[in-house]
Amino acid sequence: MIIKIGELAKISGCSVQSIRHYEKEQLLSAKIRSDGNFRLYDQADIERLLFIKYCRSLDLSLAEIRQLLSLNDSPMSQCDDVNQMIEQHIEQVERRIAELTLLNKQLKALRGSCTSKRTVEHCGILKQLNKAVSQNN
Amino acid sequence: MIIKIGELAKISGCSVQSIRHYEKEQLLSAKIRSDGNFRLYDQADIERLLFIKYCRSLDLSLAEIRQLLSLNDSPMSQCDDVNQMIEQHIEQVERRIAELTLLNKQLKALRGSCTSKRTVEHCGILKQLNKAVSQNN
DNA sequence: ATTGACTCTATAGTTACTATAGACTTTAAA
DNA sequence: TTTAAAGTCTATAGTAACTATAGAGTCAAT
Repeated sequence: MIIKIGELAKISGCSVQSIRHYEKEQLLSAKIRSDGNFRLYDQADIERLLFIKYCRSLDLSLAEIRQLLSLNDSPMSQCDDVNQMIEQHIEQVERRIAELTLLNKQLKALRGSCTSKRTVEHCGILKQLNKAVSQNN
Repeated sequence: MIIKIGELAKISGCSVQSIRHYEKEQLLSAKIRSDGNFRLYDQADIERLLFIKYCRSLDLSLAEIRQLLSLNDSPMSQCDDVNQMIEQHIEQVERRIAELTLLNKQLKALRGSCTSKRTVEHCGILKQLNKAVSQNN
């Protein structure tokens, strides 16, 4: 079964532009083109794109996915590389979670500090922000 | 006390380019320039920049900060606007935390699935990824 | 007067796309 | 068979919040 880019977009749930973008980034290429220069894809391409999409849903960068795909393409390479990448990615995600959790606390502390219907002159949030600034200074 | 941009960068911990960027984005402007066209800042500018920096550390966007600053500058406006913005921001942060937490779980499940020293041919991580893809399909 | 440090503007690069313009191709109906 | 709509092509610009660079001008000290 051979399909064009619009069909592939529908099947995969990716946008047409994304697919062209992945091609530019060397993650996925239409090996053949139609007479009119339209990209043509087969089943293997569909699977490759779904793989890419799944990895993106894990927040892996295109560079990381490119690496995974090339490991996948050359079966003699070592697992260690894959492991190490995933490990680093986990650390990065955990750092980000910690940051956001702290952030959330601070924002919630702010939220309580301003009662409605007052003018900003006495706005608790702005007061708190300004206070935080002068303390950090 | 009047200082130039390099000094302001040192005091605030922002880069020189960031400060110029904030000016382009209308968050902070050097009201005066030297004869040689150098930006000159005073104490109020330092405080304004520290305010910006603190808000950035809360992950507020430059657009949101611009809004806060303009509320701060016009004391007759309503607190409600500030409250609403912070509220939305909290929601956004919480959504992101939830996403990342799920992500983290999935990554950790992956991590265990590949033992070292094997070739990628039998790499558990890649196997799992490919499996996930075919299931979602 | 000259050197080195600093500053200026303007531009390109980062990431993973989205959106647009203008031209060409394909498919379906009239 | 013509024509119109829908799809596709490339290339370019925009998004966010910067960072990095080039090339030119300014300032302070020697």
